[in-house]
Amino acid sequence: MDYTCVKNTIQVHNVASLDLAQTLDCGQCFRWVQNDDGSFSGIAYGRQITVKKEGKDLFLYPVTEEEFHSLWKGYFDLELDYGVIRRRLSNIHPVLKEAAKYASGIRILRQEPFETLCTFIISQNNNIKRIKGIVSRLCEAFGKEIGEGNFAFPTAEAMAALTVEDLQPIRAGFRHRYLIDCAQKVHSGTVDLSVCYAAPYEEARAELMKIVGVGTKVADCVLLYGFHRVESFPLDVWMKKAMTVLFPELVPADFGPYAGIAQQYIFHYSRMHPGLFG
DNA sequence: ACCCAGGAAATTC
DNA sequence: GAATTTCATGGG
Repeated sequence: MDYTCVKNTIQVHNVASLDLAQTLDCGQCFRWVQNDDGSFSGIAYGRQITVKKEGKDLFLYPVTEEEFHSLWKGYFDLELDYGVIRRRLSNIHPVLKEAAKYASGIRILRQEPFETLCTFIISQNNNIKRIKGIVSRLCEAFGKEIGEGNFAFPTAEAMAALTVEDLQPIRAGFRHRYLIDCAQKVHSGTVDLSVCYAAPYEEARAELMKIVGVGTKVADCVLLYGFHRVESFPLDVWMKKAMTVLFPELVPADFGPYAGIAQQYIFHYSRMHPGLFG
């Protein structure tokens, strides 16, 4: 990876297959906002940064060189060759080839596991705009302040001490008790998130599904976006429609070891072409 | 008023 | 066991 570091800014050269708008606004994360100049500002792992694409180069600031290596290059998955994966996926099915081309700037982020768990618990029977609002209120109410008006995602420990009534201000409705159960089980170790990185897929999924409010779809999303299990293939309402209409002859297993990346291509392509489904 | 939103739990058949 | 209903909240 070729990059330069000047003061507090990292400039990564020739970043292929990364479109910030596609990646940060495709429904895998909920804490990034686009600025007037086209850059995006967001918070992850308790740090607030701005990222911008200029030509083929990616700028990140404020970021130290150490933080870039220990955190952000992994967060934006800069070491995985998406061009190779896209070509492999394109051979599976002509419609997947079309979707992969259309959504070619999407990358799978490495988000904080506990945050990913909470945000996808919140996502159930909900829409992306409202999810962002709930997550924002959750952080402001219970997260640690990191600089001016920016808040880290709350820790499991902090949330485990809360009651359903305490969560009322975030207005997540019936999901409040799910969030409390999640925080308590993660904090106590009843749910051991560390096993989810490498355990056999079904085992990792079962670990997450110990939490009330975490079913197959939420677990699959958390494994994909929080643990970088790129074989995961979450089936939400859009993907179920896409499988029926666009890939009637295929089953999820046909998408192979990078099914999760295929899933993002198909999800984005489908959402941007609702007419395909009547 | 009605319907839907990156679902899952609770209830009913 | 498989199908249906319910669960808060907000926007179209």
